[in-house]
Amino acid sequence: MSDELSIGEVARRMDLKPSAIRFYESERLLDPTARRSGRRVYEESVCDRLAVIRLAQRAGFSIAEIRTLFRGFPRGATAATRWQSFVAEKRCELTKKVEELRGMLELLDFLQDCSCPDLDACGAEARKRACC
Amino acid sequence: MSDELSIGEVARRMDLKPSAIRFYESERLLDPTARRSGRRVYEESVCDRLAVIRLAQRAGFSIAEIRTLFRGFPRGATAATRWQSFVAEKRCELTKKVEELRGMLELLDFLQDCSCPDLDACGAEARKRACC
DNA sequence: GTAGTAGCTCAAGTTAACTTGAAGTCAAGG
DNA sequence: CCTTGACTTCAAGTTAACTTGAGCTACTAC
Repeated sequence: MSDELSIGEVARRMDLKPSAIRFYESERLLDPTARRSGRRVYEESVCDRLAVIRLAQRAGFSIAEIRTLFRGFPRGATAATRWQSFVAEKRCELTKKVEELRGMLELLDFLQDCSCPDLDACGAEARKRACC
Repeated sequence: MSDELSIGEVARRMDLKPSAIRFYESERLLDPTARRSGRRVYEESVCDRLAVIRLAQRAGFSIAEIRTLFRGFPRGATAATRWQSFVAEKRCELTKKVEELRGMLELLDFLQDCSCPDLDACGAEARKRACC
């Protein structure tokens, strides 16, 4: 009943390849991993971390940004402030992105309702919807 | 008052580089362009097309998918059906993506409210929010 | 006529986020 | 003892979406 997981087991659980996990470690998204006779051994908690990484990626964060998310900014007088403004900025980006997706969804709804074979067949009307 | 635009002018208006426009043409997202003494001349309408391309890209469509969007599937008995199911599938993907973005937004809201220096400082609570 | 600016093509380079391959290690099972 | 399978490192390859560079053309201005 040891709660130690091999890299393969973690990969299986999270539906990742081991190489991706090693890559995240090399990018310092994961803390340096404990080893047993050379092999990485993980605690279950690494799965939570990997889940956050996945979520952040799907939300459009780059590896570098996720590193910031986890490791924060260098400590210093204004560290908290910079952290806050990073989050605020990302929040803003995400909000904008959600709106863009809504726009595209509307366009797709339109396309699905009319039964044109393609976008050009719909002509100016679809474009108008897409552009505003 | 000619409504003919050079590639540079289109690029300037749409905030793109000329190379991107040539690339889209080579990928058949734009119809083969009229030439005058070797140079591409565009009508204003190309800007609409480029706007749709940008929107679709931001919504996560690949170049290949956008080509499908514009050019449709090969004509044939089931063309309309395949088109419909392509749009339906993409619609579904987009809806899912919007939900993911919402999840990340919630996480960021949480992070912004608590004033931790980083995600790990927030610990299990933030992760819990991120993972469900 | 010549300098400058913008365009042309085609091949090669760029970046992110991984993946793949080669060459080697380690513990367990037969 | 020897094979098997999962692991290790490190370098190089992959894909998408462009960009950049080289070498050339064509109009405009002086």
